[in-house]
Amino acid sequence: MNQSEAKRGRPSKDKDSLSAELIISKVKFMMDGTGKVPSMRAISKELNVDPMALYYYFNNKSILLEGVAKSLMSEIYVPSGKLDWKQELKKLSISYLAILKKYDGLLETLLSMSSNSPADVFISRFSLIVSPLKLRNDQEKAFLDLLVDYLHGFSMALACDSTGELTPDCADNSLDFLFKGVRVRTTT
Amino acid sequence: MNQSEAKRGRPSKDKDSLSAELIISKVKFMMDGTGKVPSMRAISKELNVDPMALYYYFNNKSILLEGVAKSLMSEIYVPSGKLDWKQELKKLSISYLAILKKYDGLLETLLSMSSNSPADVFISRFSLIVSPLKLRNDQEKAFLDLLVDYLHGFSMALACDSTGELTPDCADNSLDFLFKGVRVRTTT
DNA sequence: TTAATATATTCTACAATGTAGAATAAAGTT
DNA sequence: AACTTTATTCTACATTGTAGAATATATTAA
Repeated sequence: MNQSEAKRGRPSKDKDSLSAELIISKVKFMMDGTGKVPSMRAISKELNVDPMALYYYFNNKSILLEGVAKSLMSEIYVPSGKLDWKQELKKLSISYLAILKKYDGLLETLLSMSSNSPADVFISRFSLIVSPLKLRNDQEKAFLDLLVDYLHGFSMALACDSTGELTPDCADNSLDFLFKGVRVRTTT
Repeated sequence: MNQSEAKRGRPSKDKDSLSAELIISKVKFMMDGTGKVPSMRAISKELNVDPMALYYYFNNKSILLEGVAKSLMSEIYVPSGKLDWKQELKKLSISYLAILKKYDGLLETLLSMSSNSPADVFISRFSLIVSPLKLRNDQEKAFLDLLVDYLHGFSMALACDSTGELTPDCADNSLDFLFKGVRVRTTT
């Protein structure tokens, strides 16, 4: 709350009071367009609440941001199982890129998370899609790392690009190039 | 300078006085180990100078950091021309990664630079190495983007990794996987 | 030589950031 | 009714980048 116009102490019961979910959804709303993470003060202002109120729900800012990141997992493409692996992988990658573009301020948060991150969801869906290829374990791992790190790198490039020339579909060619090179182990 | 123990105004002529180069090399020295960018105050303290003195040489911090980034170009591998393209590209990539690891706080600076960045040097050396492959233009571009963005993504993962499990040579497998997939156009 | 100007520095100060710590008031429990 | 827990606001601090003004030396012009 602002200049001494707000009551201190626990507020009287209210249906739509503050909550972790409300905070997270407000942050996502505020990131829309810019993709940048707002300051704690800016968030609290949008919620008509004192900055420190946020700390009741999240111990610190990076935990709040991890909460936001976790909430994005549902936006990742779920393989249909009906398309061939290249198409599925393309769809998976594009959906992941779309998230990274929309919330690029979360990239570091994402990479720093030890588990339950969108990256983990991506990884498990990748494995699902790619399993029919019967790649050797180390080959699948190499493929996965290459793809994931490429996507992170690309979205960083997107975020840093001030010219506006770079768009998400610039990734298309590189993805095709990558997929084309994958040697499918023909079943013996 | 610190608590009012320093003379104001232009200092009397001195051989080893402040300069853009001195500032840049001090920043590089300070980044050694952590890879993190120091604050302007921290830099100025190391140089026994007032923070604002730095602004005489660089209009703002990000221009200073661009200066640091530019100075790193010389550390990028120069193709010998004696190895095959895979080995050359591997060496080029590894040297680039080593820089990114050592100075990971500069990643954003690097990606935001419009020209004369180490990334540009990387690109031109890539072209040199890869030209014998006679790839189609769009294919070479796709390859390059894939590689560069992968390297940026990987070094971001390195920087964010708190477990310490991730090391630069984890990139080896992915690079091999990538190179193996490249279809060389056999000369007609 | 002296006056004017350019150069290189320090000092003070401000706005923005994350957040620790204490005060406070309503809700829930005994 | 007293005590405890919960959810909030307020105050305050350290850190950041850097604008603006004061100042002292170096260089150039008169």
